[in-house]
Amino acid sequence: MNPCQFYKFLADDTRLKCILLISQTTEACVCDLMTALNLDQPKTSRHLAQLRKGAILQDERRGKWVYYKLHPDLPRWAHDVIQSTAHNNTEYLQSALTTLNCCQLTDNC
Amino acid sequence: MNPCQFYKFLADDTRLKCILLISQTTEACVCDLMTALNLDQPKTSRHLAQLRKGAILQDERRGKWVYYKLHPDLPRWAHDVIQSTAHNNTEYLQSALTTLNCCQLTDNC
DNA sequence: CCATTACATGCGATTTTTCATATATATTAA
DNA sequence: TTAATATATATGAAAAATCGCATGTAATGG
Repeated sequence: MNPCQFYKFLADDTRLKCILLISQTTEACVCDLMTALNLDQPKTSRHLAQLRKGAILQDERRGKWVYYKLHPDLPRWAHDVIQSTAHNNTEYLQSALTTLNCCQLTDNC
Repeated sequence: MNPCQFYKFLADDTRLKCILLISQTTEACVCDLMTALNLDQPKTSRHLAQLRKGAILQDERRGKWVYYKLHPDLPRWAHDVIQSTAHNNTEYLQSALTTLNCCQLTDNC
């Protein structure tokens, strides 16, 4: 994984927030991410597809839903960068994370 | 410093290599970076200007030369990300770093 | 003052990225 | 099979980033 390539994936608000949200909740389905980030469906899906094709995220369909999690083959340094970014930028993530947690508890997407 | 903004600065080969090279050598002047990365002067200068305006780097003129170093106000997490990226991607940086070290020793830019 | 070296910037052209809209696919339930 | 829900993608337009080239500025040395 070329570090420049990696940072290109992080260099967009939608993608970065998806990555950080997923890193803080293990996994998330598309509809929960849409809700948490207040985005339309195609935009959410398109950015997730980029991250899937770049092997940043891995998808798994379960019934009607598709769940995304961090890709298991992500290099350790990249994983650490993501965790460190999430932990040191709580105000950037706060409201979306709160909404996502709420979504995931009530299971009504 | 918004993390998305920060990663936009890292999401370009020229800028990322400049940042990583500087992080591994404390400081570097424009002509040494040009040589190390085999780039033309305006391209090098323009990317360094972006990093200066974004407060990733700080410049200091000494005589005819302008030296760039990591900005002292860079948040700790951002600094750590840079260091970790440099240490875990040696093959990405190797040849440029070797050339830069050579430049800085012989002082002939 | 003039020439040279080191660096910065303006600007139009090109490339890359992102977006909105429409449409297609997959799964489930009736 | 039909309808509804969840997700993906195609496509052309719009926006943003990058580049090459020309030119401008700052410091030094003669």
